[in-house]
Amino acid sequence: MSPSPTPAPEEPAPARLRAIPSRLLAGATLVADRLVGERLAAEGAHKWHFAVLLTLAEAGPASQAGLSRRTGIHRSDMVAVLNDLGDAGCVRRDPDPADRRRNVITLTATGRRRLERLDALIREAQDELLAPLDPAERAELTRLLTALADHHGPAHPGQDEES
Amino acid sequence: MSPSPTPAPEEPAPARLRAIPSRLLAGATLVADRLVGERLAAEGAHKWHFAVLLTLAEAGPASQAGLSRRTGIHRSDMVAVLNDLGDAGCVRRDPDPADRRRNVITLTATGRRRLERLDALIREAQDELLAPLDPAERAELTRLLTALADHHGPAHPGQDEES
DNA sequence: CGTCTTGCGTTGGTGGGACCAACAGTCTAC
DNA sequence: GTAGACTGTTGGTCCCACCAACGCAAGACG
Repeated sequence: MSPSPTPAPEEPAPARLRAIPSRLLAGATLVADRLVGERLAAEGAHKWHFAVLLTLAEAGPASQAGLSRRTGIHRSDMVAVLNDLGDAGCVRRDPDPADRRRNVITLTATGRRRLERLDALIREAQDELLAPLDPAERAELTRLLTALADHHGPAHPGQDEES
Repeated sequence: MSPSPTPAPEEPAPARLRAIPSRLLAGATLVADRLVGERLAAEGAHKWHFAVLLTLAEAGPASQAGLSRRTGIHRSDMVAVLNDLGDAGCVRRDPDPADRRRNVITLTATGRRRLERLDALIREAQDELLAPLDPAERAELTRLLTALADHHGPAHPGQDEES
């Protein structure tokens, strides 16, 4: 038997374990979140800040609850995010004259610039994440994941859903 | 304009947000972990229990550190898992006569039966997770995710790595 | 032999993320 | 006008991955 040149004992995960989709997903998500998180943290930002800024840019001004539904960020967590963005001047938070319960969140010019910066970082992170995949494979992966997302509705749990 | 039969205002996430791979991954992982977690919890089990049992079945007896490396479960978390499995009689934990630092973990007949049961649940969960995908798509998704896993080594962070 | 480094199992703790419960204020529909 | 639903906010829970440090044992090397 050819003596393996690698002196490494190498304790790999069993094949059957490595082939489980939910495990693969978890692993990939861990890497992805790290990649994204590190880059955004270097800029003093968070996943959520980016999501909110992008949503405002794409869908226009909205209430906090509206933003919460569109981004998937929980109502209660949204507060801190908007505090940060407000303090940084990326966003204005005005009481809605038409409905005094709500705040109207509006993207400022500063916010738009910040979004551009963060967007570059996000794209950079995606690129590193998907490095081993060619463009066609990246598109296919995105397609398959989108199919999963569409099938299992935006939120299965008891999250505030209509009747 | 055809009055949409759905009276819903429907506040969807912006397209650009929905197309970000790291976000899609996170969403899918959330669903997957829920699906798996619920099923295993109904049996009083955990993700980790399954991973350890399967690893023992595939790779034979091992030390706790060995199991930790193969499963990706942290050394410190492994303790509780093995306590559970030991208490349930799924596993024996004997001091290694050849190296008194280690424990040799061995799968029992009970453990093997439990593994079969949990394996069925896991497969069930994967099936529900991948419901919207046909067999070819499932294989492709697994392949792409495996490519990601292989590229970004088993563990990027400062986890116990050789020099 | 002694020292020094490395690995092992174990304990307790940290930080982040998703989520829930409850509340006061406000709107909407009956 | 009263009941029910929605909004923003606070404070807390639970789970997960991870770290720090310890006591002990083994291997390497003078």
